[in-house]
Amino acid sequence: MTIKPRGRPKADPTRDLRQELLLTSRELLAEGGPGALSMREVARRAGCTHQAPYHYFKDREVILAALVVEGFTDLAERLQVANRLAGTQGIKATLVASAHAYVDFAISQPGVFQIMFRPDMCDATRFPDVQQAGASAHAELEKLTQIVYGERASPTLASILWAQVHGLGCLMIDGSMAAQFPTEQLRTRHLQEVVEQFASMLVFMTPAK
Amino acid sequence: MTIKPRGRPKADPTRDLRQELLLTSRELLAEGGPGALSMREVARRAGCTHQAPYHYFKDREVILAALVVEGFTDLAERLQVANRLAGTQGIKATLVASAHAYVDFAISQPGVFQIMFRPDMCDATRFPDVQQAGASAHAELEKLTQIVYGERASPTLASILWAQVHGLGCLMIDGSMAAQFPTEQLRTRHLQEVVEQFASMLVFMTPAK
DNA sequence: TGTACATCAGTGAACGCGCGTTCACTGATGTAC
DNA sequence: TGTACATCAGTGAACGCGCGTTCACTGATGTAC
Repeated sequence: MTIKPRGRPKADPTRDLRQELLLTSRELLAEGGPGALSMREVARRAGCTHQAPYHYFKDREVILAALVVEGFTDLAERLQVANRLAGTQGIKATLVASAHAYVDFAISQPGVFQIMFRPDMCDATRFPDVQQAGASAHAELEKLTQIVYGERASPTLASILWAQVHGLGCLMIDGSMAAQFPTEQLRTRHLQEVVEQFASMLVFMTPAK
Repeated sequence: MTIKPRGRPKADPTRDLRQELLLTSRELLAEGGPGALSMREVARRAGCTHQAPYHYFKDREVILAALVVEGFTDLAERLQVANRLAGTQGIKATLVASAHAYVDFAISQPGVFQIMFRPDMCDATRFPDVQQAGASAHAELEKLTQIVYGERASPTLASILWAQVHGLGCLMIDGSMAAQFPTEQLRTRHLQEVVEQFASMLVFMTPAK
């Protein structure tokens, strides 16, 4: 039996302000990096007192941790969906899909992507679920390595895959590609060619199923 | 003919304090990212008044720009040295050397490496030499692509190379590798295997000279 | 050789601002009896 | 049906701090004449 608390129960977890705060936090991170994410600016944009965020998040680091957990979970899901193609689509198509899943995630949430891989941003001992979410995303990369290389899979090959998609994600969102490819359309096209070519190279070296 | 200024001439450009300030700035960047680099903290560590840095750098952004220019110049030099091996050492050895040059630079100056690829950190119109230094580093990467692929070189293949070494650099310095490879020795060994394997893959697909 | 003076390489005090966080409070809402 | 009360979802004022930057100053050093 569960004992009901006496007072008012917690509101619907699809709470407005909490979600709004996380949303504006993502925006701030994307616009100016971790330094631009302050409790007061988040509150300002969300249209509430600078005290209100403390109702949902004990302190600034909790917001960052929440975003990172959401980020890794989102990334892991995207990779999982892509990896599932292996059942029907063949190795190369799966690899292409997974690579795009990784890079598209980076592009869709550039600010969060950048802090996800900076462990100094949120204390690992304080937020165990951050590490857990990170591990589940990493597991999908290892699954992809298995798909591509089968029993020849190794940590070395996994790192090659990871470095490639991670590097692409970084270069796409940090503006490094903007010099060569000024418009978003050109960048997207270039990205597709790079992913396609990379996948071809790997599959070329892998014995057919 | 040059007109000598009347007063005291500028001191030896191998000035102590200026170099000291840049050095501690690199440390601060490495320790806590761009947010940790403040004029006052730099001064504090360098053992001078918080006003002294203004004597050498007009404002905070000038320090960042100076570090980025130095960084790109250093990176370009390392890549150039590696690329020169092409004359005597063969394609694969050159590729391995260049990849290590890139990643080693990231490891040696992690803080600077991170801001080099964040153009929002220093205004491009204000610091033209930042773009120029960046371009010279990028040119070495294109030279490497030429070395590896010859006339089959393309922007797509250049981006594959770049993304790989950039991704490796990021993952090595942001702590992502620390989970799988807890000690620096293990990480270095892993890095060597990854670079070696990646170079083998690329050269395998390239006709011998 | 002397001296006026321009410049160098800083020092030291002070400004206004945005920040994270603490504290005390408040009206609304729901539950227990 | 009434009412006491616990909790929710905030508000509003205030704190102390570190920051970037401006301003006014200072002793040392070198050059011009």
